[in-house]
Amino acid sequence: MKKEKISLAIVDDHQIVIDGLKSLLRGHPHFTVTLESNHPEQMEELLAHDQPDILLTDIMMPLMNGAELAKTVKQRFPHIKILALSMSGQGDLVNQMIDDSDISGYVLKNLGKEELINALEKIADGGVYFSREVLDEMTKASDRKKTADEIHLTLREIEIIRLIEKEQSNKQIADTLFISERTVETHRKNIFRKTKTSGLIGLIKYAYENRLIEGRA
Amino acid sequence: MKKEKISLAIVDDHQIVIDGLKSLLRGHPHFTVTLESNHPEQMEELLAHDQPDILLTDIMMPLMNGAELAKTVKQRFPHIKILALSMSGQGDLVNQMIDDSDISGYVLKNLGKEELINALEKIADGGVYFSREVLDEMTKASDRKKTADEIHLTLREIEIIRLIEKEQSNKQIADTLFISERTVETHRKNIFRKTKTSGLIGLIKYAYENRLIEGRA
DNA sequence: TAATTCCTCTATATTTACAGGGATATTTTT
DNA sequence: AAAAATATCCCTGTAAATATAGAGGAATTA
Repeated sequence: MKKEKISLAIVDDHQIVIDGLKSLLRGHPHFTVTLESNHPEQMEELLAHDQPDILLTDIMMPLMNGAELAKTVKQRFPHIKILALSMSGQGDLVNQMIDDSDISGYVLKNLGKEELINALEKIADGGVYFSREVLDEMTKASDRKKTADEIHLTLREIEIIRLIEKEQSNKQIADTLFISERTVETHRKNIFRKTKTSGLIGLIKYAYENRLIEGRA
Repeated sequence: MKKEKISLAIVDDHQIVIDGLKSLLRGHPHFTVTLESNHPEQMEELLAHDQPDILLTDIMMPLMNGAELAKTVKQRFPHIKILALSMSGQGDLVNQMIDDSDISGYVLKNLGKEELINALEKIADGGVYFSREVLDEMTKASDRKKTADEIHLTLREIEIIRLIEKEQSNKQIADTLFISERTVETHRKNIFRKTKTSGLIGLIKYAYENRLIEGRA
């Protein structure tokens, strides 16, 4: 632990959360909040002038999400450690951020003072901190990914699933992709086989559940 | 405006938000936070001993949501004014809470200090406060409801939609409901006409969006 | 009672989806 | 270079869905 205070930057579109975090950290001898913003883009600019030790960033934000911010920040300022804050803690997103942005930690917003301090101290020391719930979600997500990998839907097949979801008929899909209707049928057949679904509805549900389609659940 | 301080109770499963709100109110001469809890059920108990002037409650909480809390609180302690706090501000939910619980206001969590103080002062004076975004959502929601009312899906039709969603064919549905396959086809036809959808996928999406089916979005 | 809605049923024709089989060229991986 | 994966195409069927154009009885409501 260094003698100097550890400087923090906070990004969250909800000012309340920033105030809450500052309130949790108020009076603590090790930490000081030097930068804060409600807008990820603005924080990027602020970081050009002054770099904190740790960046705390929300994940779900309008315009630019926390994952994107983390990625660009890590590229431009690799020495800044990143702690992600989220409401839900979706496992796949966490894994993605670890890969893309080398984040140092991920906590949920229902954390208490002790956990926050604990996480920040570990990260400041060069360690990592992922909250219990997030770790659980991560294992679940990697399980899902494993079975998803075994299924091997090709890009073309996913493309076709998306068109099916857009209510296109086989003929329309064929026209859209400039391929024969027979080919579309073959892809469809393979999709049903791989996903172990039969019928449009089952397929659509599968697609939503496995996040092949942007939007819903 | 009264001389005495206006007492507030805060319920939110995220401690950070509570701290943030307290931080926003810190040092303000009119308001004081007398109760706080991360659990709606616990707040109900606390209210039995000490009733604040205004209850600030989150909407999206595990176990018991804010709408339920508001309802029971309003029944047992009608003099407590309620200000709902939410991330998103779904219009239909707001309307429902106004009807069920006679809430005095509804604001989003991305509100600033001024708006919060403003809302609380209006409510303390017996007025109401709904933030701009929430009002917009409310009008949208009532529009949706109006068109939804004009659509008039019959119980039988909804029943059939649910069976369709369970991946039953017309024949299976006919067997399940002890009616002719032709009848099922007629219902289907009427359903497509009423919902202005064509094709299974559009129908399923419609059903999810209009909450005809338990579960998803 | 009259009007309306709801549920039921009929019939025909056309289109689309689904299942099974097989085939070929290209790229990627090993 | 051989093996595997991918994308493309074709054929033959059956099953199912969709469009079209009705009609009658029961229950509810005005």
